[in-house]
Amino acid sequence: MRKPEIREKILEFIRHSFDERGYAPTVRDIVKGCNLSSTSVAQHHLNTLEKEGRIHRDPQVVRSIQLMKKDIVEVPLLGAIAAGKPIPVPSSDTWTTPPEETLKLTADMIGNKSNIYALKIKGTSMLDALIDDGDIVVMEAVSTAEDGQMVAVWLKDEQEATLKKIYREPGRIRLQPANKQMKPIYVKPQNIEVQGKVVAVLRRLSR
Amino acid sequence: MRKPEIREKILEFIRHSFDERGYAPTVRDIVKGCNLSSTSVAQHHLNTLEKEGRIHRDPQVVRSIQLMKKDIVEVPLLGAIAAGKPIPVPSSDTWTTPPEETLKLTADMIGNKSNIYALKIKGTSMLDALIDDGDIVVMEAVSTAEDGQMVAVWLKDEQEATLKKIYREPGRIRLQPANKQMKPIYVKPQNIEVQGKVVAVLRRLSR
DNA sequence: TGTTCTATAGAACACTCGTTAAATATAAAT
DNA sequence: ATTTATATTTAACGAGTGTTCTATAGAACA
Repeated sequence: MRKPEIREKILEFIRHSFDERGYAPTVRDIVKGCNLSSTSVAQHHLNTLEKEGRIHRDPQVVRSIQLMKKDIVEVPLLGAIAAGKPIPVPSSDTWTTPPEETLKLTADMIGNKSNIYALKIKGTSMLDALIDDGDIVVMEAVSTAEDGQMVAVWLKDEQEATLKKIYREPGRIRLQPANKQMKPIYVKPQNIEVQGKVVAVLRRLSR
Repeated sequence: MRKPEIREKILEFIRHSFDERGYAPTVRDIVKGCNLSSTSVAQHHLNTLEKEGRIHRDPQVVRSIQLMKKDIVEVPLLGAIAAGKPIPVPSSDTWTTPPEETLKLTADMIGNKSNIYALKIKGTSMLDALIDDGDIVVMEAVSTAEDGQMVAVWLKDEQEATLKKIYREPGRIRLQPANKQMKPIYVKPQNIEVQGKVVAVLRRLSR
């Protein structure tokens, strides 16, 4: 008899415990809070939850339950971006090598996306996207995008990277600047390469 | 004999414990980690730290130490901003009334400032500040600002709010748009009213 | 000088904790 | 029907926990 509902209830109770009290519940707290009949029941479900990777516990340690979902995510902060050069895309070892610069973001800013990284913009080549020198652009590393989304594209002929809203039109692609006062440019489909979606833009002032 | 150093060491150890293990240490963990000679010593310093408001503990509860410094701050998210109207400044009850919309930010984004609030921009009247429709501006509610800082000012004569860098010049004040391609405007000192400093700008896309 | 406040020291108490074991119950699979 | 995997029940052990008590020591202060 699979019983996922009771484990969801336990997870919910653990979350509630962190919210209300600031720390994890004990096994016996869970017994009371979820109307279980015995510590063994709780123990059993906690072991299952740990096997499923939903929680982590340190053996023998009181109140050591940790939920695996995070409120703060650290994303790699890649180097400068310059006019006439492709936007840096993280390589496979960029995701693993830790001693790089990172940026802390609240999880609700990026939803539950993965492959997120950030770029620090140098120079004013992105002014038409309302992005200033020093701004930080949060990107999702994807190679496809839906119409209307703000994407980073590499223009092969022009050897230039740019941030625009993308619209597919018959025989051509329209790239629309975020600043609506500026006119769109049109390119041939084979001339562009989508390097990522823009998830957010961040400007820090008054430091 | 005041001994603040040892308490700083204890606080540092607690922080370290949260970072490394994800939960608070026990009294005896602290004894070992800070080379104390007895649980009573740790107990005494923990009681003092709690009196000072630096930590909080629930009596009799294992691993219930909580640091009072927060990693995530919730700031009130005030309503729209429109051309020709002053930028909303939170009133005293805005700070206390909780059931409003809030925005979660990482603490390192705003430093250790207080009186922080956020504005959701409606319309494109702030384009010269590289701020688009839908952007969120994080503000610090102050009435004075240093030269070069990005501030929200209310132009009395024009009955208009705007975001500019402020520079005091002899007999006049220069308001410089963030977009350097645009020209500054000059106003009389008695014509402007500083409503706050811009701490950060935030643009969320691809939702 | 004596008093007061803070810090340190060692020991002990009462209690809660995570864990385990053995037996049983229930559901799914073959 | 038999086997297998999952779920529940009851009970208990031993280790670790926050707390308290008493005693000592030094510094600040009047």
